[in-house]
Amino acid sequence: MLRAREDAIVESVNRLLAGKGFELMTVDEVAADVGIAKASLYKHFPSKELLACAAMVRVLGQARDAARALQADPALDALAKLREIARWALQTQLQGRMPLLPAQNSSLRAELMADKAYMDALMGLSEQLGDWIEQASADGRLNPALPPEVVLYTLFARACDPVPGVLKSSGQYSDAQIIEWMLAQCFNGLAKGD
Amino acid sequence: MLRAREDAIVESVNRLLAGKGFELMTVDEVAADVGIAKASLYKHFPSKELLACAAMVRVLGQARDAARALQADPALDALAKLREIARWALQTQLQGRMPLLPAQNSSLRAELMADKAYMDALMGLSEQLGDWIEQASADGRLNPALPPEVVLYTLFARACDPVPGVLKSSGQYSDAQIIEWMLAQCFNGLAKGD
DNA sequence: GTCTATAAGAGGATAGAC
DNA sequence: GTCTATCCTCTTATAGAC
Repeated sequence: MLRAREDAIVESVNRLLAGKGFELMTVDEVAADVGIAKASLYKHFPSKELLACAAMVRVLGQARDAARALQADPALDALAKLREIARWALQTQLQGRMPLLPAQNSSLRAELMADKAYMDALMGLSEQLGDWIEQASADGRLNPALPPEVVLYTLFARACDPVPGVLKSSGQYSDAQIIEWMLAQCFNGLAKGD
Repeated sequence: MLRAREDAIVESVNRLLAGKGFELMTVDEVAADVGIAKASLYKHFPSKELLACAAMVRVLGQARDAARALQADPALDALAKLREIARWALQTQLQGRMPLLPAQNSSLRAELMADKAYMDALMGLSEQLGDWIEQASADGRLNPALPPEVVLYTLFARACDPVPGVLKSSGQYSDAQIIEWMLAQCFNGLAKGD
């Protein structure tokens, strides 16, 4: 009932955010997409920012679930787990299910930072990735020129990389092919490693 | 006179676009920043979209100039030239001089595509980079898993990578340090090449 | 070409009935 | 909680005097 409706709202927000980003998404659109009046929407979520926040919390939770599944897999070493989480992000983005937030909107950033659910989800995921980065580093599998922070942010940034979308829009390549290229670039670089 | 004023306008647009992106930049702000009335601004540029377009043409011209200077340098092979143009993009972004366009705004994209000056600048730069990519590939210096198109788009995407900005905002690192990390990740990858 | 003033409309948010 | 109707601000763009 209430939970189901709010899930439907966040699902719509998620898709619209993935398609056009925060500024270009309007609350009217969300209401129309869900099939309820705008005023009803505001009974569930008191502002556009908190609507976006709910979508972010949702996707971070999904990422966390994906990470937990990988963590339980003994066949993968730490570097492979990092690669698989990057694959998950790219896949989610290519399927139009990755909400895009502007890196720049300060009012939105402030509200996100103030939201406990968001910060908890972000921190939880960061810690899991941080553990894997530490482990992969100890295994000698990471580029020694890069500090852990750079590795972490680079992985997060795969969620909003514009390159997969540009390649997909050409219509020439399958999602699987695009993802392999992106992973090859991200982990092995543009240059030939000899 | 007219030329100087329009240069000042585009310079302002460029900085504001770099700071907040197309949607969050308002024409009122631009007018205030230049120090003229909004109506005067519209005498020079008939729409907000064409204002952004002028900023893009300007930065593409600067990139082209940077590329020409590199082309004339016999000390650099093709891969080194690609690396230097990526460095230029990262540097420009970190200095707040890289206008950010939303990948998603279709009305803006349509106007850009329809603008001859924009398309010429984009094509000219792409051709120069394409030549270097071909050459670097012939030299056996590029990752053989990646088609030229992926290499080209990856280089263009350095201009809007969010990672440098996040690293800079921490206040812990110099621009030069950040750029070296970004180039190491982009060209050599996150993983250790053995 | 520059200004002041204003039109025209989009979009976030709310009032109040049911 | 859902609706219809409305408010109000912000923003793009233009009218018209100088």
